[in-house]
Amino acid sequence: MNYWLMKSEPDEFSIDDLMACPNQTEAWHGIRNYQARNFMRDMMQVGDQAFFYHSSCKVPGIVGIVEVVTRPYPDSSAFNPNSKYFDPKSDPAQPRWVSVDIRFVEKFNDIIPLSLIKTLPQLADMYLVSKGSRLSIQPVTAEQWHAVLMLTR
DNA sequence: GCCAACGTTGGC
DNA sequence: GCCAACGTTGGC
Repeated sequence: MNYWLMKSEPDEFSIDDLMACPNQTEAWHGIRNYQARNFMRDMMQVGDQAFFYHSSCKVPGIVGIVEVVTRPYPDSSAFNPNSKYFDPKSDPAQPRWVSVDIRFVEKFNDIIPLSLIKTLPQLADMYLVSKGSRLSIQPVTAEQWHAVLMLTR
């Protein structure tokens, strides 16, 4: 059982969009970074939990919790020329990119802003606040997970 | 919109 | 394998 942080631009796919999905579950498409893919492909397990993070928006921050509900499987959007995630170099016989399905667990009453996280000593080691951090899927330690949850309770 | 920090590509 | 050029991410 691992903890993660997964970024999404709310203009593209917000936690409210996830809540509105059938079974409040959706495929996590479009990971096109090898390090993020490797985390997903090699480390993610059914039952893992992740913070849902809104990026590239007015108030970036953690907005809730989701759960991984499938094993990794080939990301079909890589084979779809009409998808913005199309990758002509991904061979269907040997898929380069993977997806998992995630299910909504909880939406926090208030967003936990990145600006707040940056001020907290107990979260100073989060990958999210490390210099040059760009990964859209990041591991979170149990200590960090619980420290964040403390802010919501 | 700016730009720092990364990641990827491709010539050599 | 090096590295310059280019592309992307994402906070501000």
